[in-house]
Amino acid sequence: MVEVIPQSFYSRHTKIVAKDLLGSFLSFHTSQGNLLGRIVETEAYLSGDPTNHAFRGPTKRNSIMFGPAGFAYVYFIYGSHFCLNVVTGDAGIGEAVLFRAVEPVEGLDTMRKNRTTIRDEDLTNGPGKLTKAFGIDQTANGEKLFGGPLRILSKDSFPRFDKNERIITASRIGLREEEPLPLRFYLEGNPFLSRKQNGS
DNA sequence: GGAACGATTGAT
DNA sequence: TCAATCGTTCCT
Repeated sequence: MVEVIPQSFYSRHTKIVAKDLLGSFLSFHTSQGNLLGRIVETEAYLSGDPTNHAFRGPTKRNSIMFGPAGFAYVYFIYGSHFCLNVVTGDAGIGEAVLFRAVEPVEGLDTMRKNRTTIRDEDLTNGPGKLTKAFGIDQTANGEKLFGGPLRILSKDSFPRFDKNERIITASRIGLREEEPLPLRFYLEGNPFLSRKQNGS
């Protein structure tokens, strides 16, 4: 049965949340219809990590990250793209999970309309691509993900998907870090991952 | 006020 | 492999 993941889910260790989110569903009720995608790739951003937007303390952009868990942190990057995160852990520490890829499930017509790509495999296989396909922008920043137009549904919500897929751990993408950390997680072999994968 | 840069993407 | 593109952050 369809159930929304409760806020308490997100106020656990960020790495655990990032893994547990794999296989759950991103749902967005819009004027364009209902959009649904299965989460297949995430990354964790922890406190003390220089690549974390929250590393240098609260700013206008990252302030949502220092609030309670379960809310959306959306930022604009490279002058072109929006990236969607969910705030995790205890309030005040500034941790989050980035949604890097989803598998399109419902509302593909709308997603195709929102994106200019030929292959369905390319609709939502990147953090900027999935927000574009779903029509998620800055207005979602600070919105709760545990009961609103934008929400996360449990793995049990759509039983036709395999719930026993192997989770691969790998280094994160697009960062300049001296020592790459194993903080990216994805479902092994899924066709909708963001790029060629190298984890184990 | 100015400059450097980025949790990306799409084209070459 | 590389340019596009602009808001955020940090320095002066």
